[in-house]
Amino acid sequence: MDVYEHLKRRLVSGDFRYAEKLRAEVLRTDYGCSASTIREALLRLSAVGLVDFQEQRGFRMPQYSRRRQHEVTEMRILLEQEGACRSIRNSTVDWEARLNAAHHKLSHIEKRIAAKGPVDGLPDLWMEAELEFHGTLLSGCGSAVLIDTHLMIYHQYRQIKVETDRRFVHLAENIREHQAIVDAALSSDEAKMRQSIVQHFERHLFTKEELLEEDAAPIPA
Amino acid sequence: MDVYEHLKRRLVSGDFRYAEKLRAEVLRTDYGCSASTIREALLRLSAVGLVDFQEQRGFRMPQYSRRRQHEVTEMRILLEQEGACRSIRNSTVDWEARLNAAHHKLSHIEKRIAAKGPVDGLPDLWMEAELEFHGTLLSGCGSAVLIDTHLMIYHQYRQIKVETDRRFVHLAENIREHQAIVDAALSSDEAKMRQSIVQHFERHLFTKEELLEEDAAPIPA
DNA sequence: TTTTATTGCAATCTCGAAATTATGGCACGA
DNA sequence: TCGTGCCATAATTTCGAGATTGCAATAAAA
Repeated sequence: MDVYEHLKRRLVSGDFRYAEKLRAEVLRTDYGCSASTIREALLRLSAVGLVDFQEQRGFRMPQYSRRRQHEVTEMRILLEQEGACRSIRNSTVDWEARLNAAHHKLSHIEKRIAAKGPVDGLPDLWMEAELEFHGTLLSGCGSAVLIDTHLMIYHQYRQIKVETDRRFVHLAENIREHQAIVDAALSSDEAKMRQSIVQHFERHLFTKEELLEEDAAPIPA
Repeated sequence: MDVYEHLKRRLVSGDFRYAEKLRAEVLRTDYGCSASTIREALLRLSAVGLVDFQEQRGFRMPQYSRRRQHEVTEMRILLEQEGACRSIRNSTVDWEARLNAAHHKLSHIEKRIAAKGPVDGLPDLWMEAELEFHGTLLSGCGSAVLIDTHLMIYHQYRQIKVETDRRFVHLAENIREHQAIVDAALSSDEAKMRQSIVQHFERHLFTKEELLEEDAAPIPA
């Protein structure tokens, strides 16, 4: 079993609470291996921002903060706008087809959740389909560096937003917004694409006042 | 001694040749520690893109490629444009002062190199001052995530361009371009800032033909 | 009561050896 | 000559113990 990949999955799936301590000696019981192997995976995860690491003080799930959510969301907007617009510029029929397919799968799952609620393995399927959709959006941009950087930020975003996303509070809006992104892609309209991406994310940004409020007194969720 | 920081420094300073194998058992002799400690540092460095890591095949200095240089340069343009323009929007007198100071230090070193050549510890001083200048440019942007992401890409860029940068082939242009960036900052001109940043980097981009040429037959330097 | 020291325990980090896996040379057969 | 399989060697990865450091509870002092 690949400890690194599995721990990464758990870190972005809400298996750990914010700021929870991650002890290698404890986690080793979940996997049949030594603490050093866990430590190795945690070190790598800390380098990509999914784990907080302090020398001589061990590993932690990152603390939640409005500011961080705001900044990571801004970064997603920047990277996805850039990647999607480049994909449009290189537009191939293959890319349009794959984006359509990814969107079809995603909206199918979202509609089932809208009907039945987040039962069965639907949340996990949704997470996978959502990543595939946004990944496909950038897949035609022609830059592996942009794709890798986006993937890193995407996982950080997912980690911050697990709790709310898993409750699917904005499901209806999400469906509309994903549709708008696909429309922009199929009509090769860069301005509309930029706008659709902002609209998809702006609800997760905070106002200056909300951020300052947090600086005065830390906010739990 | 901090193995991680020191190895990072060596990786972006041309101490290793492109694609050179990095054996923990060998490197341990440079530092007075065990191979595991080296391995730990290399794993973390691989997570931020400064070391190539393949399971069961060890660590390597990354291979040089035109495409990668092109993509990392594009990413620096994107991130520095965004960061610098945000700094302008938040513009404080403190930021302008610090940018001026960083530029003064940098241009002083560049002029000494122009006169005497890359002697003494001048290249190391230049590397430090160049990072400080570009770091200061983004320091007023208000986003730690943007700053961290830029820093990661900056080091990747440095690693790719060490060999040519250490020969200071474009010194005169660099001095002019840095000045243009400072001018744009002091006049709070976002359009001019975006333009100055592109001009600072475009020489390190490749044409489509040059990139396709490489795909056909790998290019050494 | 508040602050500062001390001490024992638990967590973290380092290490070298053992186990696992890749690599290159050589023999063999096509 | 070229390809294939096997073996010896070298490299990588895992492991648990020992050394180091942080943490919290208690005691001492102000």
